[in-house]
Amino acid sequence: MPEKRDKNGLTEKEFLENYTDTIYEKPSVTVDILVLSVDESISKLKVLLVKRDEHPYLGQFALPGGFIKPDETAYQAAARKLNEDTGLKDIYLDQIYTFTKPGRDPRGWVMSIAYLALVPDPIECRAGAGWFDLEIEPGAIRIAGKESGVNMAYKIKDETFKNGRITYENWVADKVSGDALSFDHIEIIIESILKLRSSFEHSDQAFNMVGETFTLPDMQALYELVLGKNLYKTNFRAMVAPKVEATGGKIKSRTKGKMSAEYKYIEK
Amino acid sequence: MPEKRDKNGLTEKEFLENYTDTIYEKPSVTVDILVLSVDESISKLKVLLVKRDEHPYLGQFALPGGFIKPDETAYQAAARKLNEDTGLKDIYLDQIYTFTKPGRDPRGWVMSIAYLALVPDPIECRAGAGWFDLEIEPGAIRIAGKESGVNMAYKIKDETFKNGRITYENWVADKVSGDALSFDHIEIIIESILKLRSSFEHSDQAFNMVGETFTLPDMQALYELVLGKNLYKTNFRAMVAPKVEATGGKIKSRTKGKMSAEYKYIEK
DNA sequence: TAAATAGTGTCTGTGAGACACTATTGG
DNA sequence: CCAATAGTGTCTCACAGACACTATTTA
Repeated sequence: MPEKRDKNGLTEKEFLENYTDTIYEKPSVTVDILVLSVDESISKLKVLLVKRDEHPYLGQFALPGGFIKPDETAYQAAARKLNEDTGLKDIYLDQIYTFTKPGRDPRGWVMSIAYLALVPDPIECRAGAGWFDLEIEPGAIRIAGKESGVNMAYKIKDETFKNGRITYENWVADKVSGDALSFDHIEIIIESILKLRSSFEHSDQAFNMVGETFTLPDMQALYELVLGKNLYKTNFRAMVAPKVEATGGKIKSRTKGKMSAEYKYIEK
Repeated sequence: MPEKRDKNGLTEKEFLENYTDTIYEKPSVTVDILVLSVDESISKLKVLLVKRDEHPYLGQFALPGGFIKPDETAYQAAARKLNEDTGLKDIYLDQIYTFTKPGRDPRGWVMSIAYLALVPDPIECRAGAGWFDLEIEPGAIRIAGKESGVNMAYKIKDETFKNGRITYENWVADKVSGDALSFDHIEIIIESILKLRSSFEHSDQAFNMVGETFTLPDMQALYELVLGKNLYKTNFRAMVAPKVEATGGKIKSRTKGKMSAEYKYIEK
């Protein structure tokens, strides 16, 4: 097979040797990670935020994240950042969406690939990072930190977008408080929560948010917290039955004060 | 409120005026679009490919795509590219996944945001672009073009990835033919097909692949083609019933030679 | 001992899966 | 006229929704 030559008479090897990618303007690309956990009594979702020590949004809170390096995938960048901020490894990480709107970052043209991470406990993390209460209810999202005294509230409204013959439902957030998240990070949270809710019941993601063993009342509390609705005990137990196995022991639930059967996740 | 100053004593305005984003190396970012349609008799999926007239992969086929411009979103870039290649507007477009593996593009550090587009007919498109048969069966994907004589075949195997306590199932493609797609575009096709199949039944995406009116036998053929399995007539009709409305007319199905009731999509 | 929680039994409706059947029509 | 296709009826089964009930236990 004769070597192919392009309109300038170059072979592929010659082309690549002379290739320069500076003709097109290039964006910066970051990863941002929504790290979710639950509090001790499984009554509130927790989200990991970092306080920005640089402009822009100096002093405001933001999702952990950072620039991707040329020798790593976005996934690896997210895992690295998560490890740097929390010390956690081998965590459930899911690519959610890539945000590209011009103007979303005042520094210039910056895209962000958003990841969702689920971790078992709000463990101690590096200075400057902290866990915040995340409350999601119909029509509103609130993010509050006890120590920092920060209180962020967003009104959520459903908006409908038409595209050809397809109708999209989207949530749009409006700030209704003094404090606010940096950049478009509230949008990342909304997108991630919507995606999490739609897949949570039919996946095993929940088990990443508890320890090795757990009780069914605790597990149910977790599902109810993430899904934002109450479940019937019988139906819930029927649903998780094929995924779990009794260890034979009895432990105290995190939620309530009574002993109940200890279960563990069945790895498939 | 006194203006916040960072550790260099700069206000946000001063910081941004002096900000330069050239400290970090930046990737190029493209969009690639998997444009799917069906043939006249709804017996084969069709995919739009363009013949590359530049290195790398000169002369090979690739998904349509291109670099994102600084003043547009990735969605707008995908819609623009699709319009340039096919003339179509207001088309269903869905962000699938962002591919970031180092080395996926021999020109250097190039990420790609993949979009899926569903269009009603394999309409005439610009020179250099053409519609190919796309056959997906358990264990294999084949892409073939009559005029071009191109025949691409990939063996698909299931691979299992473990991540924490979560197990991922993924398809991995191995080329088993002389011809091949450019870059990692076979991976984009696989990801998109998987996502399409998982959402197709419970969304209204199918209606983007037919005209204003259609018959139920045709619609069922389309569902069977995309999902890759046969459906029971009764169950299928019960499922689409709330989404469609009889016009009262009778037209010929595209699939078979008998008249049947004409339906249209109910816009909600 | 009483209120609260763990755990089970079971009735219902819905929707998918699976066939069987009748009606219609194009060749 | 008959083979193929359009269209309908209905049985089953799995599963989620919804309560009711018993057993146990901690405060």
